[in-house]
Amino acid sequence: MIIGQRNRLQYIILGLLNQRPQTGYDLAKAFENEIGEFWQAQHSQIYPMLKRMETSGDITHEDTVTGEKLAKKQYSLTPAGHAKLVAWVSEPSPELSATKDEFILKLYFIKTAADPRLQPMLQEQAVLHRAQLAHLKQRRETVFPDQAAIDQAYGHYLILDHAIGREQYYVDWLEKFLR
Amino acid sequence: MIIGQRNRLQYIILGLLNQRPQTGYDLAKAFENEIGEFWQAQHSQIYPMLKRMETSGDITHEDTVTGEKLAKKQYSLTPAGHAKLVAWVSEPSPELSATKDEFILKLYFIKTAADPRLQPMLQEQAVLHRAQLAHLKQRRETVFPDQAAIDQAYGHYLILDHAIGREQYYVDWLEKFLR
DNA sequence: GGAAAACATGTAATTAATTACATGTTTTTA
DNA sequence: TAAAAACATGTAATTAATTACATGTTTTCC
Repeated sequence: MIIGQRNRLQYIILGLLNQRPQTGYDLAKAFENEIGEFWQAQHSQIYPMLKRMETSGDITHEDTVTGEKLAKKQYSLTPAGHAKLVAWVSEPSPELSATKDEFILKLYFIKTAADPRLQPMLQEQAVLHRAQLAHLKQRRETVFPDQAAIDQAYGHYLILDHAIGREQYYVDWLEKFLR
Repeated sequence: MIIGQRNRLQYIILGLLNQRPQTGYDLAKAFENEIGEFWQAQHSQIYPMLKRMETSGDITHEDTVTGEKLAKKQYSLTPAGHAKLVAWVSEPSPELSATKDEFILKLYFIKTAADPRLQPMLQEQAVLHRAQLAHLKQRRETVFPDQAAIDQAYGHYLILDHAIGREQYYVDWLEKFLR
């Protein structure tokens, strides 16, 4: 089983499983929550990837049961998988992040500051991004209530801090052009 | 020919062609330059899309020749295409932007502030993002030397301003954690 | 106790996107 | 004037990603 060098999803999964053994369902949740700001993947992409990664020897799973009969697969790293993760983290990351933002593209097609559509569009986005900012700040409060929590999951703290700052910038930028 | 509602590439192409008739090559350049910060598409995605859009009646093309025999296709909007563009811009944009950032993900897997890989990683990214910031600022200087230029392409100015602010935030954030 | 939400795992079909293949012209620059 | 870079257009193959299909269990809440 050959998994392409460029396939970044596998490395992210390796990183998640390195934190603790998890199920495909748990991983899907992580893509919705803590890392969803910087990478996205659906469960339909995750389950097949877990199979490929197990075949290629980077992870293994243990079958467990919740309650009477709900089957779960707890995946964890093999030594080979751990080595692959360490190598990936140490590699340079020369590619700048890629953003797809439909709203910003729409703005590109607004020709003048007097266009009557402009202010409502900015207003609508401000509502969305203020809500997202509030949500992220709330998460920081609950996940990192004290310094000990930060020290225990420093990387998680870093990216949440980055996401909050980025969202704050987005809101500030929108408000700069709102009147 | 049915083109899915969700296919955003077509709308972006419509917006670009609404500014002026352009070739597929010109569009590919736009995705590398002015709008590349917020959407990406290769020429191999653009040419087939232009065909589909022409078949569906949203654009047409005119064959022109440069020099002796270099054939070009200048695409432009039909009334139907223009209507589609206007409808798209007026629609709400309820989805927050999606970012994929491999570097930030790597940070997530750094467990402590003392990890020896952390500072070099931040340093490397700072080099990249400072360069990108300088590049964007340079572009603003050349593309928008005066207020008249801004007024003529306000949307373009808006998104370049947004890109610069975002990059500035990224650099500031990296420097906050650099020592 | 019943309904709804959350947990849990998969596959199938389709669409989106990248990388590679393929070819030729025109302009710029050394 | 030769080479390199930029202009110009496509297709093929592959990979990535989304949406839809499909099923069943456990927990929570009313």
